[in-house]
Amino acid sequence: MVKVTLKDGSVREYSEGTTLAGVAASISGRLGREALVGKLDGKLVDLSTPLKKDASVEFYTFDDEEGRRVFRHSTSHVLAQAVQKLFPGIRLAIGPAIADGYYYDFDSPEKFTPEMLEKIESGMEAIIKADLPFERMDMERGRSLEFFDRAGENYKVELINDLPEDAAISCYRQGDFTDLCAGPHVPSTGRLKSVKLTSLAGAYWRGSEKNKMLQRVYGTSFPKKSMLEEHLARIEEAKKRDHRKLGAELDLFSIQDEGPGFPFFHPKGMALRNELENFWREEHHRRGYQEIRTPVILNRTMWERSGHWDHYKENMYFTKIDELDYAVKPMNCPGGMLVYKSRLHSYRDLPVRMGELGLVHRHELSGVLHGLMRVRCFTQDDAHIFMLPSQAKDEIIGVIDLVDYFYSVFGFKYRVELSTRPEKAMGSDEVWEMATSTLEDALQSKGMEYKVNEGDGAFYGPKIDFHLEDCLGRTWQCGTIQLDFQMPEKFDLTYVGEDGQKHRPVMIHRVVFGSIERFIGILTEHFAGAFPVWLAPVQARVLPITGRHVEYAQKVMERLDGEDIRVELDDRNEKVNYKIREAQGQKIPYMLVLGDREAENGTVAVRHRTAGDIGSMGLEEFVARIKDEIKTKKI
RNA sequence: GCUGGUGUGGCUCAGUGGUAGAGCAGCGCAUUCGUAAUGCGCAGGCCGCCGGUUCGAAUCCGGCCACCAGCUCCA
Repeated sequence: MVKVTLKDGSVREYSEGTTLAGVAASISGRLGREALVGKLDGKLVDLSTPLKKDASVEFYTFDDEEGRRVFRHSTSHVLAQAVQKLFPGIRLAIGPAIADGYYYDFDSPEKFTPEMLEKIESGMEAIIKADLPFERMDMERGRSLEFFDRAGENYKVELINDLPEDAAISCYRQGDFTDLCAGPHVPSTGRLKSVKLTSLAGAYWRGSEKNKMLQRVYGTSFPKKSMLEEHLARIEEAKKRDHRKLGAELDLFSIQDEGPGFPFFHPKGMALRNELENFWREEHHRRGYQEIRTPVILNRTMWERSGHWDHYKENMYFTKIDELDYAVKPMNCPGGMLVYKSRLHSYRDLPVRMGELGLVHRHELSGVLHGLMRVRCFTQDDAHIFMLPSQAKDEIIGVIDLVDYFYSVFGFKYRVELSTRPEKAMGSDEVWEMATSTLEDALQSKGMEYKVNEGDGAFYGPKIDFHLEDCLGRTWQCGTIQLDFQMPEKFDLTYVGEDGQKHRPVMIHRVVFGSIERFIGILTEHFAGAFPVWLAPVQARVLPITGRHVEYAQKVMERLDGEDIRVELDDRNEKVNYKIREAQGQKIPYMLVLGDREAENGTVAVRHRTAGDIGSMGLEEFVARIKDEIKTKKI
């Protein structure tokens, strides 16, 4: 007999050789049916694994992240099996589970089409119906190489060759299909129930554009059909929040064929944008920042000096003025350097915090453009902090606090990443080491959780990035803090120290919104276009019931306008229902319905876009209410 | 940039070789109405662009452009 310790701490005895599936079934009938995979002494394993000694055991179902991943990964094997059956000779690359599903990459001379996906899906359903068990086979390295080589699976051979010498190699077989795989898997294909192939895309082998492009099939799967349907409905719902769609519907901005990646801001988009910038200026002023503005075009010499000419050329736009080379700025920092350099600085002045809402242009590949999220010109809410090396940590913490405060005002959750030295970088390893550990130190003293992205830093320094989510859960980098020892060197920046000698300051580059454009995209999707009152392009719309109420409506509008409330009057010859419907569609926070009663008493009947009719109140009472919401930036 | 898909009035979409359609929006007229669509009428389209095939092209072929999804890359 062996002793098994379960998740709740209880201990049960089983005869040696009992499988985990048996253990699950003995705990409860439901767990026996729903368990997908087990954890034996901390390691995820198949349910078919037998008990050999005393152990701790846990089980995972589709309700757990681990269970879902195994479930989707197993589905990807079924996808590969269906594809190989339909198109013999296609070679397999990799097929992992991803956030909401899985994919499999194939190398095939034949191009997949959407019609083929349907056939593949039917093939998968047949395999699921056959309820084939997933069988694990541990293989000796040489044998596995021989096996996949004989099958012509050159990608699998490459994968095996790249595994460390002592790595255990395993394959999984279901029916007549065998794939290289570490596992674990669900017990049999019948568990997979409801599958759907969602899209088709190209993907480079091992993610490098130097390699061959393979065909990637994306899909998802669920243990119940109703769950799949819910999932698809959720995606449809999320698409309604897409900032590109809402941007057009709410008339915030447009991107036209005449300028791919160069957005046009319309009056309503500008109202929102100006609020963000006002907020930004107020907060930065409060925190000791000064504001500057630097030119969009500067000459070649300067870009050579900054390192951009060498390290950033592919992303820059160029022009000639009087036969000389100039570049359009892709970053604001060099301009900031020149401003710092324009006069002497004493150590007493440091830190100097210099902000700039700077318009930068970057050449992005056509395929990556995405509404306001990824554009070719955008405004960074930039700032450069010049300081003594000893001030670095506190300044970084100050920026972390600033970012956290800003995002909390909008109700955003964010993720933090730390990016380290890239391949193409300026400066010595020691300096990079020091900069990176300073950033890490600051993060740790704030007790922040973060992920490390090796090699993702800027060419002049490591960075802390803040990521926000869009409507489909894709994340976008917004805020960033970069510590830079290179630029001050390149530009020979100095300050006069206590000793009367010149010393080298260090600097921070940082943005909070990141790009105002991207931030507006994220905001739009986050609020589904129903912006908080302080940001709403139109804060109230006045709706006279009939023509005879227009005069009073005008008076109400003027009163609100006098308080700098963004207000519109809908004096069209339409029924109130129609006007309300339209104002709701525009997601205007407050609608003021005005008829005989209101005109007579000097009141307004207030309708809120989510709460609905909230009754009549005096005009002044309404003014006080909306002004308070604006002032407190109520979400 | 790469792979696949899409491109028809302001918007959403029909239209598979033979005279370009609908709904919504817009405009006009009537209606003067109390919390999510009043009725009638009128306008509006080099069918993304260029070229080819054909007696004839929105429709078939080629090239280009833009957009969508993904890859690579980044705020």
